[in-house]
Order: sequence, then C-alpha cells, then structure tokens
Amino acid sequence: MPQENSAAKVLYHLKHDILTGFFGAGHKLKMSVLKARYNVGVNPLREALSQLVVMQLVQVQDQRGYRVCPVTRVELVDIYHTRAQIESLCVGLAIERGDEAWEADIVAAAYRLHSNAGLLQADGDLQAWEQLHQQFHYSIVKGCGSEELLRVRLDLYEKASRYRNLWLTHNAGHAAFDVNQMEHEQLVSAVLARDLEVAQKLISQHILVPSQVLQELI
Amino acid sequence: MPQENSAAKVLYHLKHDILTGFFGAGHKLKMSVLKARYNVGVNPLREALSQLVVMQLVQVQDQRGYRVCPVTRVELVDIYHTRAQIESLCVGLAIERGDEAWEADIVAAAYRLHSNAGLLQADGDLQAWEQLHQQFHYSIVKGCGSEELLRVRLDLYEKASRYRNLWLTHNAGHAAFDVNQMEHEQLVSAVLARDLEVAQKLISQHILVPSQVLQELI
DNA sequence: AAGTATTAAAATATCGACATTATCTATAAA
DNA sequence: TTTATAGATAATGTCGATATTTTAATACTT
Repeated sequence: MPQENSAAKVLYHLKHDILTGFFGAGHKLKMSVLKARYNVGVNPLREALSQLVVMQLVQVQDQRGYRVCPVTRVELVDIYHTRAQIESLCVGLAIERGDEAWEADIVAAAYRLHSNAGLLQADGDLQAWEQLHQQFHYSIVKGCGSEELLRVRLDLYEKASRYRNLWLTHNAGHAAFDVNQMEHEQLVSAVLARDLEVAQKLISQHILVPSQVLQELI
Repeated sequence: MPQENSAAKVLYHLKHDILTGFFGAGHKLKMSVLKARYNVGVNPLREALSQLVVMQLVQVQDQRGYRVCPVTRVELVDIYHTRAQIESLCVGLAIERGDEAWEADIVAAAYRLHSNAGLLQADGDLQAWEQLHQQFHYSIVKGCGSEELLRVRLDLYEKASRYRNLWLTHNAGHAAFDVNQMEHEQLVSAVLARDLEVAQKLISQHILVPSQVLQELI
C-alpha cells in the first residue's frame, strides 16, 4: 500500500462507509463519532469531508457540520439516464478506436465474469461480483482512449453506487441476474462485431433496466 | 453574499487565482505564501486545497505539499474533445426537450452577447465577454433538463478555463472572434429550427476550433 | 572537480485547545 | 396543551504549537 496521509485514509474508508450504506442517506456525520471510528483528529476528517462534498456524496452547512447527501428518485433517474448517455458515448468511441488488445481484454473480462456467476447466489459475495462486473464494462469503454471521458464515467458510477447496492441486495439469488448475464453476451457480440448502433442500444438498456426496478424501491 | 466559512472563501479565491494563471501550471503552493495571501491558517487552506485536488486543478504529494496541476497538450486535446462530445449531447437533448421559455432565453442571451461584442476589442474586458459567452451557451444546454449532465459539463468547462484564457488573450482584438460570432448566429438558427444534426456539428466545431489554435501555443 | 555525507533550515501534517455557534432541555407564560 | 424563553450542553471552525519529513547548504572524501 502506498504511503498516504490520514486524510487520504479517512477519505477511502468514509467513502466506502457512505457508498455501502453504513452511514445512510441524510445521516449526520458528527465529528466525535468519526474521530472515534477512524482514529484521527478533526483536521484530516474535515479534509476528507471537503473532498466528499465536491464528489457530491456529503453536504455541508456552515456551522452545522456535515451530513450524507439524501437519495431521491429524481437524482436516481437523472444519474442513470446520464450514465446511459455517457457509457453509450464511450462504447461508440471505443468501437471506432479499439484495437486487437482491446478486443482480447474484453473477451477475458467477459470470461471471468461468466465463470463467477456463482457469486450471484443468495449467499454469494455480491460485492466481489460487482467488482468483476465493473471490470468487464471498463474493459469495453477504456477503448475510447479519453482519460477525461473515463473520469466523468467513473464519477457517475461512484455516485450511482448507493443506488446500485440497493439493486444488488434486492436481486440476490433472483432471476433478474439471468437477464443481466444474457445482456452481457449480446453486448460482447455487438462490440466485437463493431456494430455501433446495436452496441449503444444494448448498453443503454443494460444501465436503464435496473433504474426502473429501483424507482419502485425508493 | 451568503455566510461562508474560511475554507469556502479560500476555495473561491484560490480557484480563481489558479484559473486566471496568477498561480501558473506546476507552481508550488506553499502554505506560508497562501496563508499570507488569503489571511487564514493552514487548516482552512488544506480543506480548500483538498477540494481543488478532487477538481483536478491541484496535485498533492504526501509530505511534499501541493502544486498547481501542469498543463499539457495531451490534456488540452482530451478536455476539448470531451467537451465537444458532452456539449453535443446536451444540445441534442435540449433540442428534443426544450420548450418556448427555453427558446426565448436563448434569443435573449444571444442578443446580450451580440450587443457587447465591443468587449472583444484589444482594450476590452475579455472576462466580461466570456461571462456573457458562457451564459449564452448555458441558455442552450440547460434545456437538456439533466442536472447531472450539466454538472459534468460545468466541471469540464472549469477544467478548460486555464487553456481558454490563453486563447482569449491571444485573440484579443483579432479577427478570430468574428468567426466565433458568426458561429453563434448559425448555432441559434439551427437550435431554434430544431435541426439536431446541424446544431451538433456546429457546437462541436465551435468548441474544437479554439483547441486547434491552442495546440500551437503550448 | 565531482560526487557523497552531514548538518541546518524550512515546510508539512497532525493534534489539542479555545472561542463561537447551534441544539437540546427545562421552565415559565399564554 | 401549546408556545416562548433561558440556560445548559454539545458541536463546529480556527488557531498556535509540535513532531516529522523534506529540501537546501555546507563540508568532506576520492
């Protein structure tokens, strides 16, 4: 692990705690609690919290401290729609620009994801699956060749995490995942065939479908 | 002005100083200097700097402090290309979704911009013009109706500011602005005519042209 | 003279303490 | 019973001080 200052460590853990729901939406983030939990003083804490404010995961009110950003149906819809657009853009550019190494990476990532479908069972490690899932999609979009675009995409992915985790736990062991898996195979085919239009349609759907389920959960 | 804590005030001023080039690319941001300049202690400073790190305007190295992010030709090209894609996306959605009030705002903003073309003369207030310019383009894209997308767009706009300021000063009083002004008129026509294809092509070009000039300046 | 080791100076990262501000609780008035 | 007020409690935001680390300057060796 690289040498990091306290603020960076706190940022990592606190972000994780927010994204996984340990500190739920709207939760007041009291300094006394955070100090005890992460074993640091207020200043590294405030630095980490400042960064989370920029990431729009935490809100700050002058003299009234910090709290976890609320989750709303409006934001859910907006984030997922925007993700669908951005991911579609990435896929389009990747299909234009991707080379053979890019293709090979996609096939490899798809294989790993497929091989570990067992993680999706009711007692499986959903976070481990999500890791592979994310790597699979990244293997496709990284072909776009734009650091800036990939960064925008990552920001939105992280911002969607709180919602996605709801979907993951809700679907554990259910059939919804089978459909999801099938979509992956179709996507790989379309991407490797460089079928821009179909690939973009598929990836857009792949992102939007969970958001429709989620809207009923919020 | 709303009540703000020191860190927020420092963030505002420091960001301005970086974007306008008072602290140039690669410049070491020493605490002693910043403390004197903004009249605050190290802790609010570190909070502001932490936020600028997330915005990718400042780099941090453990135990070695902060420095302004370098500017590179690669980043320049990437930012402008990505901005072209995102802006194009916004314009497309806005044309689909915009209502009559949206159209009226565009016409008003275009009029203000056109009326103040004098700001572009060699001794004019380029920042004031850029303000109007930005408001004009915002009047178009805000019709897309997506807060998330507009946020992504704003982030990229700010990240491009250091490069844009180079272009502005370089072109002050020159004919390049005439072309720019003409592009605005064409864009308004295409947008109001809801001509998606032409509008997207125009906005993309409008963003990319300056980047081509800039590549020779870096 | 060039490179290395040593020492001095400067800068960073963090903590504890304090002044200020907000929130909660209990009491009094309507 | 509700509303308002005042006091007590808790939390926030900022500073100064300090330990640690980096950077610069100097001396030493080959």
